[in-house]
Amino acid sequence: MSTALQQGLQRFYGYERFRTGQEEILESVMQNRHTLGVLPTGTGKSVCYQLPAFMRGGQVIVVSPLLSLMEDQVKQLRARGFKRVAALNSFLGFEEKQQILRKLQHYDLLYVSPEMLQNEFVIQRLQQLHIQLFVVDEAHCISQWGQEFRTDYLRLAEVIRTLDNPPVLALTGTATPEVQADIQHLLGDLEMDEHIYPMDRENIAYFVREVQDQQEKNETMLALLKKIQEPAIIYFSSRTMAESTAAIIRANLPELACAYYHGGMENEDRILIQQQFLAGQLQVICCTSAFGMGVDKEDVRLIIHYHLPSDKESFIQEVGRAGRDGGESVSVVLYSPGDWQIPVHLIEQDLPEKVSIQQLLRFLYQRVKAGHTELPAYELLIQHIPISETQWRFLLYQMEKHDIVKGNHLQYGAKAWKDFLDSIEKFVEGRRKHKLVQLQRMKEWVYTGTCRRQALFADFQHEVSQAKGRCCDNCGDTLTDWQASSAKTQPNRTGWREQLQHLLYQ
DNA sequence: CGGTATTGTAGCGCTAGTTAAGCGAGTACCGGAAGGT
Repeated sequence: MSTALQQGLQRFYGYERFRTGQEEILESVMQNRHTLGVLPTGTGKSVCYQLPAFMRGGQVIVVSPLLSLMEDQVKQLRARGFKRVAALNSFLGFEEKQQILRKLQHYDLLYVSPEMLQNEFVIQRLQQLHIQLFVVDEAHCISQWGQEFRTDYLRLAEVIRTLDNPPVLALTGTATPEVQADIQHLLGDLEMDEHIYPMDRENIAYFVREVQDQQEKNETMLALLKKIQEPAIIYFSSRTMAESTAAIIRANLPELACAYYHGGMENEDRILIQQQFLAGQLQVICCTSAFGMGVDKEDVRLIIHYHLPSDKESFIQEVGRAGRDGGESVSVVLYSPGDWQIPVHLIEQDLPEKVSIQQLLRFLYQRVKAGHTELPAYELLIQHIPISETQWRFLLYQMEKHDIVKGNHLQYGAKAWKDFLDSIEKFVEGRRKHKLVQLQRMKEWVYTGTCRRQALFADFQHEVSQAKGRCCDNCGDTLTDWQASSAKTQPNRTGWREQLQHLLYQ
């Protein structure tokens, strides 16, 4: 088995050896076992499903969270000569989509969004294929986004059943044991072979700086940025703050190329900024959590958290974007006492309030009574009930789960609705508590007096590796002499030209 | 003190014409594509 895999690796990628974990995961996949792979970030994950797609008969379906990730993959593969690859998403026009769907069996590898898998026709067509492997890429999204934000992730379990239970491969770079369990559970309680590799990095040092106000925060940030010539990412929980701080950096440190990035920007601008950062033309990115997935840059040296994420998992993920080349890197958290209000607010905002749920049910009941069993559009709903689109989708998923909604229609039953109201209120309360506990854990980490590396990973891994170089402020390390060591590695000045050319002409 | 606060996909698209609506188009498994010489 392993020689065949190695030959495949040589033939399709030109590599002699597998990277950590790849071979183990591939062997499990080739034996058609459900597999969970948690692999340190880098280029290695896609080999785990691309190789089976090239080597065996039948289709490989890859569920991917972002259009840009799908497009990148397809572009790269096509550039390397693999034509039997496609992405099925809203970039395509109706005709293009139909064309792909018509000739589905001509593709070995098909990328789709979880939302697309809710399209009945797409499912019908997929059912006619022989699916050799169903892949969920960036599988932590199931846990991180599934419950509230993108509920179609929770519907994947049903999709897998509808597709006659093909072998499933869930892949991610970071997943704590809790997230790992979540993934398996939410994919339909699958029994999976687990291949988990440690996610702590010995080359990242952790620092937390308490400041009194925003001005001090900015000063601290600018002082840190002054020390570097190499790429840095600064995370914010607010779009406007990301933008305004980018302006402050440009004004104070004109020698640094700095830009901002968040989900409210035009797609074109987002792609441009990300590519400029990857190509080394931008040193500092002020961004929200929108910046990250698909940002595969090796030499990021500094991650600053201007605001804090609402859980340790997100924090680990964001910090993990530094030092992928193994070079010494630094995470700095800046916090001032009031900062906790933001994540609390964001948590509250995701979940609907009791009153809103009651109002919604009353409104829907009146519609049913008037003979309208079909679901109202969100645009109509928002005129009567004050809920966000995210909250509406969350409730919609829950109503379907409780058989209050079937197809696009409301099913009324006095008892069923009453029971639903009770259970949904409990569920929402449970989610809220759970998220606040996660936030509390993050908070404890900030205030901890023990080794930050231990405190961050101890719950997640049996053994936390020793730091290579600096460890953390609680272990007595400082950043005063940091400039010297980081300046040793000269930035690669010619690199970006080649990279850009590669981007343009691939 | 008061403001402030994330994350993404899909939707049918085009046209004509300026604010609605009609039209064209299209997916059935079973096996070697399709473009370059």
